[in-house]
Amino acid sequence: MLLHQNIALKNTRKIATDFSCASCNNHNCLIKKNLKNLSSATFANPKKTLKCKKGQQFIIEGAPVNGLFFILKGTVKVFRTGINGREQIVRFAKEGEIIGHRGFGTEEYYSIGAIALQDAVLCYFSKNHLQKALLENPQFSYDMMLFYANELNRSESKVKSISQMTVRERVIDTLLYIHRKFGNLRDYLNLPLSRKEYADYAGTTEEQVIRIFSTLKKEGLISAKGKKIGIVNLQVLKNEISEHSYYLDS
DNA sequence: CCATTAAATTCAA
DNA sequence: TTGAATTTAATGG
Repeated sequence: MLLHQNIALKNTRKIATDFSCASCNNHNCLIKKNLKNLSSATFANPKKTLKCKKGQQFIIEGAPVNGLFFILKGTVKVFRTGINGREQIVRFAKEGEIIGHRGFGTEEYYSIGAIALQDAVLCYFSKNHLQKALLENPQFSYDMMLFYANELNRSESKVKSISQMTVRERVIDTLLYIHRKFGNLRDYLNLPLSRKEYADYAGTTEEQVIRIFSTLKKEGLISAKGKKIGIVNLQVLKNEISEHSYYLDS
């Protein structure tokens, strides 16, 4: 297993030297999806790709915005730091998603930070360049708009969930969110997160998450082995928060 | 919230 | 591959 990962990593490092959009096979990416419509002149090669090691922060809160990131590979957490230094995780993002999009347009500085949860490869497009592409291509603009609409929707429902749900419900909600977004990898959620990260997303403390996890474990609803969390009884968990009727896909 | 212990990961030899 | 070092989880005050 570990060996397997190492080999896979080495291979990608060696092979994936060509990060051009043309050879990218990430069809979740809006750029890739619309590449055939984008004039090659515009999208010749203005993007930069950068590799980002696990735990590395590539967007710093308050830094000036010059462009947007697309995730080519890996997962990323996006957060905002509160007054007391508390981290509020806004969302988890995976391949094909856009990071830093709120800074697009009029904003001058990032209001969020982003760090890689695993080794990641990011594509960076300058603001000017994207603007040009958006103006030229309605389909691309439309897809971007859908993305913005979804994000807004999700963030609005998150406000509700944080203000109205109990801690236990928020933790369950977080688990379900991770589950539907990242799925399972052999009985465990396909995204290793620390309890603190669950807490930061659910708006609680690490201890609360740990305690709720262990009671859920006792109730036979989840299983936990270190960072690996497994959902045993999805239906019961869904039922517990179903009365809140926030069950959005994203 | 902090301190302690148990458990799990990482790292290097 | 192993074990020592470090990080993370879990529990109780």
